[in-house]
Amino acid sequence: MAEGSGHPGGEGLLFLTDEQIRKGIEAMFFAYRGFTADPDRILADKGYGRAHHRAIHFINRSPGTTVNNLLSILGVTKQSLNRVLRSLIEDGLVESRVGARDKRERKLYLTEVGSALERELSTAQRDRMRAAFRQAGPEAVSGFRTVLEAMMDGDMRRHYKRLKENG
Amino acid sequence: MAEGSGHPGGEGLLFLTDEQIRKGIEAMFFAYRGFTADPDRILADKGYGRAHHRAIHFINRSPGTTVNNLLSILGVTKQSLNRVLRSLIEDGLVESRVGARDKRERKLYLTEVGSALERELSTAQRDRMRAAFRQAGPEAVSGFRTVLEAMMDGDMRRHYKRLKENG
DNA sequence: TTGGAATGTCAACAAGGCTGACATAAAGTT
DNA sequence: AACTTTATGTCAGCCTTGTTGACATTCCAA
Repeated sequence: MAEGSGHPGGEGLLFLTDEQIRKGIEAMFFAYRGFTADPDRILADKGYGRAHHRAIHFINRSPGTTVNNLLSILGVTKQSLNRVLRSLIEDGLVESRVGARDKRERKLYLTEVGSALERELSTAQRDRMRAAFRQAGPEAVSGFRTVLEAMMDGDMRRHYKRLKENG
Repeated sequence: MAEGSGHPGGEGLLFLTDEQIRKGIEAMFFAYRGFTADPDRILADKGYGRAHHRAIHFINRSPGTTVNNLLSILGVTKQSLNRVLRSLIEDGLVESRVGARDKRERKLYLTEVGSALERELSTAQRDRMRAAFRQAGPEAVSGFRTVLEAMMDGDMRRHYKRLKENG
């Protein structure tokens, strides 16, 4: 008996049909748009993009982090990140200090101005997330995080868990 | 007593602390990368990008859909979508037929070749989603979808629900 | 001390968003 | 019939953000 995709065992596996999976895929697509919509609007006003938000978020999260570390979290090339960092540094939102131990490293910190933008962005994003969480309830939130974690690539899951613990 | 953000009532609202919300935000970020990783690899090999995937997905989902309808689902400009559609039509993955009732409309369909790519892409993406669902279990999946739906913008939620029902 | 590895910067290119202007055909309205 | 609106396509040009290649600096180990 070939158990073709879309034809679950018959017990309680209805959530694994192709149709259910497809709904999950589309939910992910539409929800991600909502997830980024508010910060995107704020950033556009100031001439920044989503990449700047990501950099600001993770620098705020781990002050003094190196470019290399940020690179592996963001999963982009160093050249791409560098462009973003350069503009943030020029505009006085991020400070780059030469590493004390290893002078090749640049330690990254948000300035007061950078912190202010970070708060503005994360407030907008958190408000939406909080509303969604409140509406969905604690059990749904737990399931939400469980599924997302299972969906991550190994590398990303490591970063996620490290941040989660150090939080 | 000001009840600052991050200081919930004290009962069962622990899931609404800033820290919990932040975890949700980071989970969303890392998971979306995993979500797109497999199709991205396949597309890159063939000289296409994520935009082509989105078009292919929704044309497959609603064969005969019009350009205008696709525009409102994808939330991009017609110039941007047109660039993508033009290459898909030139390459013989999508067919554009003049509307029968309203001859201004172009009805979009996947060709056999387009369908084959669609299956290749959705198989990869579904496999990952299915693995995540299986690992997380049915209750988590239900919570996952509940939270995502609450996170969507109104317009997107309408599209999502319409597709969900017509599925 | 010297050569390789690690770290970061600069330059140039491509994908895929965007706006604005304009063309065409069909449909709807007066 | 004349006019307006709608649906679509196209050209030109801009921006962000990804890419690769070349290069400078610094560290470390042979």
